[in-house]
Amino acid sequence: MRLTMDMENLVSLCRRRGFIFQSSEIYGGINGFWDYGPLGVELKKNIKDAWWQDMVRNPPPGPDGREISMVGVDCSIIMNPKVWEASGHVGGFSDPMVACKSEGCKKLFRADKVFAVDLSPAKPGDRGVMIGVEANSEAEAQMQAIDVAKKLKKKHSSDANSAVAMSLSSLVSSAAGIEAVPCPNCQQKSLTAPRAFNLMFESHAGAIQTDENKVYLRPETAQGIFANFKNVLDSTRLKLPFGIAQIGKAFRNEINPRNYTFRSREFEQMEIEFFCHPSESKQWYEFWRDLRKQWYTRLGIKSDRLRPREQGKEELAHYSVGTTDIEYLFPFSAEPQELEGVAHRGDYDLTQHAKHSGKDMHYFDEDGWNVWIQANKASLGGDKKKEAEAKEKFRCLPHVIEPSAGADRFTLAVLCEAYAEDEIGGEKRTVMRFHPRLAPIKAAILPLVNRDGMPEKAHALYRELKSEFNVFYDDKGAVGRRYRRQDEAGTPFGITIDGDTLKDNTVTLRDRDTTQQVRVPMASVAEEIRKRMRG
RNA sequence: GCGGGUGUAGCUCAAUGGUAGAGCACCUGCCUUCCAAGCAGGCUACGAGGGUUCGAUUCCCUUCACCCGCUCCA
Repeated sequence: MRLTMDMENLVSLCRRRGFIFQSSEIYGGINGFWDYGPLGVELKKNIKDAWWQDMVRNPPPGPDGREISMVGVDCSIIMNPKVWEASGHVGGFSDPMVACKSEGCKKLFRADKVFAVDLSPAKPGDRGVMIGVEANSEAEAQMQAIDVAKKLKKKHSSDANSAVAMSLSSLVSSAAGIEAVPCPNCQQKSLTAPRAFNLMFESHAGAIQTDENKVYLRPETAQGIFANFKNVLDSTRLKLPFGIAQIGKAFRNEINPRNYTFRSREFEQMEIEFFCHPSESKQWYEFWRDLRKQWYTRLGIKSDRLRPREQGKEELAHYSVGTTDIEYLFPFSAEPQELEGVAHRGDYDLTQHAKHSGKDMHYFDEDGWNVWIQANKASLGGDKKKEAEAKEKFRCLPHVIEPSAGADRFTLAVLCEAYAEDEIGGEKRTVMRFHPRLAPIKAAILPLVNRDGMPEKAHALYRELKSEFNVFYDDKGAVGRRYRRQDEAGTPFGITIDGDTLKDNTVTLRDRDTTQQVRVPMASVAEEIRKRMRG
């Protein structure tokens, strides 16, 4: 209950102060889409900039102490539809679903996980029974069917081995049809035919809609990176290992929007595909997993609400060797929710694109080859065949480590983490305790009163600072009120020009979290803000 | 996608089958020398569409959005 209240207060503040609005609100809104207002766009931009700076332009040294090679791309949202065949988004894992039509059930199942198990009578006089179950395999379905039958207290075969499990797809194509399959939940024979889920948003490239020009809005930014793997390699002189990063919008049609901006149909990803030699993939996986967790902590997620969680084997996508979800315990949920997944994807993606495009995606280790051939040239004796064989050893299909972060999800986590209520001199206060680096406004410039030359001094300082920082000038009303307004916007510093400023050119610098003030010379305000933003 | 709940001003909440009201916030002025002070004035609302009715914010239907649960999902 308490948690929900916190969330409501936060949502209210985000709207009131211009962090987040519902999309198309004047028309009643639209489910699953959100707009960032003036403060929100600054916050999110600071987050994306911090990510780009810390991951692409200035990543820390790698596990071996050497510099990491990182570059970026910015790919189109609409790509050749074959990309999505290769990735598996078309046809592959857009699993058909079946729903139960009976009143009071209405459950939804993945069609490939529904089985009908025929339990034949154990002895004459018993009735055979058909049981619907949800299971991962036919064997598992048989075992489950026995249990279900027992619970239903129906006469059934006691011999599990006599049970025959049939997949839903085999029944649908048979004469019996879907009508023969009992619902795994209520056992009524009232399932709908399997329906494909609309995983991706569809559109058409060109003025006329035909099946030939159907295109999709990308459901992830990753595939643009894989599709450009050869281009990047050929245009940059990069050598393995290296990473390609991208920030961009992605769209998913099948999800059910929920929990404010957390689950939206349009969202922004910050993704890295890090390519490395298969033999080094494990250490790079661990490196990125740890680095990414530290990044969140460094940007102010200091509470124990941040939790990395290694995915269990049964959760893993079929191609993934290992995946760690970095999760945050949002106020709206009892369970931590995923901010980022760091996945070891093996060579799955490059293999898929090599297969579907017909292009070779192998990497050739020229450095290693040059060293080897120098040392072994003599022993080869000019044998071209042997040389070609040796060369093969320096070719590999790189493995991929994918740290994939949600920009909107992290923005929401930052908002949740920052939200605080406290008391200043007996007065209640709402304050957003953003890390100074992420705060939408870095400092407020405030003349204490509007006379005696204070506005002029304040405005001059404002002009100076705004060339470097997003600062806000406010001369309206009592200074205490202005401080509180900035507290709600999460502005870390308040700079006030008072009577003393006129005499000695010093100003007061107020800390948002403690409300403590120190006097600093006007000339060193910029450096002071710079220093505190790093801290 | 299914079931339940909610919808009045920027926010919190009233009232009403017959001109919708308050507090806070916001804006303008005056006054103000450090944490939402005071005075005067001002702006702003019945989610949308349809029906019943002389008249609907109120009753009915549809729809949209949000919240909770299931399902799905990054």
